[in-house]
Amino acid sequence: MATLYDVCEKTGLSTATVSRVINGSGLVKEATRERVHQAMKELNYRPNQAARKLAGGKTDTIGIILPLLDNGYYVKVLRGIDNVSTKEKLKLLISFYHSETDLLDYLQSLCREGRTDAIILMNNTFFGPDKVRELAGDDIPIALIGQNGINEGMDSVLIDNFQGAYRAVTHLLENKPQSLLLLTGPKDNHDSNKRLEGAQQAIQDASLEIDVKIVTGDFYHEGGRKAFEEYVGRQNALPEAIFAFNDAMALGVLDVLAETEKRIPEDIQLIGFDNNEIGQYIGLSTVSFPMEQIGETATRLVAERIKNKDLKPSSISMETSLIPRKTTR
Amino acid sequence: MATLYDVCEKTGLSTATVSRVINGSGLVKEATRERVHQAMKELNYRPNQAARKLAGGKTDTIGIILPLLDNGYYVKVLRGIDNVSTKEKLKLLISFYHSETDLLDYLQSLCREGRTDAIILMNNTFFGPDKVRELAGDDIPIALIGQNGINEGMDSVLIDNFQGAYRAVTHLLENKPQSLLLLTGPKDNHDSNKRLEGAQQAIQDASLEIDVKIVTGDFYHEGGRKAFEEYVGRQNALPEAIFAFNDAMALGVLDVLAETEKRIPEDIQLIGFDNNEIGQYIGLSTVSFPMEQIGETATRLVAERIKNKDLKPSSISMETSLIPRKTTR
DNA sequence: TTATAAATTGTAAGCGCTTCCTTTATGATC
DNA sequence: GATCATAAAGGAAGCGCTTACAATTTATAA
Repeated sequence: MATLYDVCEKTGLSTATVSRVINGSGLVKEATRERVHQAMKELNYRPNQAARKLAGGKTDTIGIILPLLDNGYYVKVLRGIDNVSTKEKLKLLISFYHSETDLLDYLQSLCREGRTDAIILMNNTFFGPDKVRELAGDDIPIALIGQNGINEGMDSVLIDNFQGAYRAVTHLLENKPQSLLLLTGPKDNHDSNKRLEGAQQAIQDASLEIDVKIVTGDFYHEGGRKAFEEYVGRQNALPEAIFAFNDAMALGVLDVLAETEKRIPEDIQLIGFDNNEIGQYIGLSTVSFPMEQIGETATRLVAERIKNKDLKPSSISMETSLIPRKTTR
Repeated sequence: MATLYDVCEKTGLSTATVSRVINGSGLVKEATRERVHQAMKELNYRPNQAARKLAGGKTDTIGIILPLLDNGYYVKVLRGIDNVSTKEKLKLLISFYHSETDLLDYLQSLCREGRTDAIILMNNTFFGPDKVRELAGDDIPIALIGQNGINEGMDSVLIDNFQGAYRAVTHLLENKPQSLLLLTGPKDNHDSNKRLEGAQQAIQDASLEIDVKIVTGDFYHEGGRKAFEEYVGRQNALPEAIFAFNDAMALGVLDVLAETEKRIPEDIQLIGFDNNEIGQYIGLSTVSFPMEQIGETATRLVAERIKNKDLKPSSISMETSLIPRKTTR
């Protein structure tokens, strides 16, 4: 494969000059620049990335670490990341983590092996900010998406779970239902807990006489169905309004409701969270957050930081929006 | 950040020896190996990837080039790729292409910049095998998934569209409908054409008196709906059996059928192709191909090839399976 | 013991670039 | 036409590794 030297030979120039035109450094005569470009094209030459990096250059690559793509959610974020990385001519080195061990390994390997110029870490629930910094070393900027987003010294993009849940519940309470069920995610889940806070605040602010029950789910369809089924079995009554903390569980609730003679939304209102594809299809009311924008923002953040290491890290919170559809009034 | 020299200094060994233990070359005394490992751990040392590559090593990275993740299909393939790349300790450099220009650029950049040890190229409909080889150069193995899979000299994983369509139609014809509609993909689409061949073969083999119509769709929900709607308008009659060449279009057909008093599957049978998430949810009969396995297979292929450049390229065809659900009898 | 093979470690070149520091070419000024 | 600033190009070191090849140590056998 052609190297810089081949280009030098072909043009009779030195490596310094050729390198300058590759990097667009400007201190080259126009005619020379063209001569070099011509030679590069003829040789089908592309600069070797490893050599560039080693000689003190950049990798033009950002590392993305995210959980396994088990729902459309991450795909959308990825699309956002792709949108801006394409513009910025950045390559994507993507690692999907399945466990804490994986995450640790990926973080170290992306950060300390000189593979990337920056990292976007998504939904890390395993390590605190200090640990992340320690693992990553200090040479490489990191942007966080979601979860552990609250921390100094790192860029982060957060989802406003509180506000989203607040809106969902407020919407549900507009018709003054007598009873409300909150179907949460796992107990130690950060998103879930924030949503719970938002929901509770909305209930309080509505100052209604209402019977609120909380049932713990697991963010999965099946789990949501079971949790709701059991709840209904125990209570022997259906709530008039249900806020499932994500759409997957809302779908589970719907399964149970389908075996009932209750009408939706006339008798029972249901809202989810996530705006997933199936919910969209069947007309589930939900709360959506701008996944694609989140990816874009995070990528923009690191792209800026690569260009200017001294920039102050910033924390950006993304607003959610209510999407009322057929399962609420 | 710690370098090899730091490890040398700490252990009093030469770079050669330390490098040997890093690469597990075996010709090092056990005690020495441990000493080195210890030092590496203490220094939190990781070998610089660029330097390794430059010195003649591997990148431990494979490049993945695939269309924008606009459906669950690619995500599953990606999961398969992840499954085996994780095992093989390979990193993933992923590029999503939006156009022919993108694809060309990604191919060149992944292949000629020394960023990866191998490439997996998915659903390339733009370049023929020769062009791909030319763009990639000869130093790097490429595996193809789908579409242009038929070519010598490159590993490829193909989907047996013919057989899948054959099965779908055969299933549809079991109840001897009087009329059958084939809702195809775009006219120049390889997958679609193969499916059409399979469908036609199945019709022929069934040797029934049947009225077969072909309508061209675009593989999208909306497009499928429209194409079907127009067809129905023209014909002023509904076919008794419909094979939509993918699930998205089948969903579109379903939309139209919903405004009709016909019962499914009693009056009209419908089958799709893809086994997508929504179809799964609503009980659409379909043909599924093992996406995850396809990704795994392709990755295994390139992983083997990296280890042994002389292996003969192989072309593997993956079978589809019929998934009868509620929209067929 | 001593020669000889095998195991272990070291030396140094070089992978393909970038960049600092010089050198040389080109103009501008008086 | 000589002087000096500026633009353009070249020389060479060095980034952090791997790997021939060479040197040394250790084990084995006669």
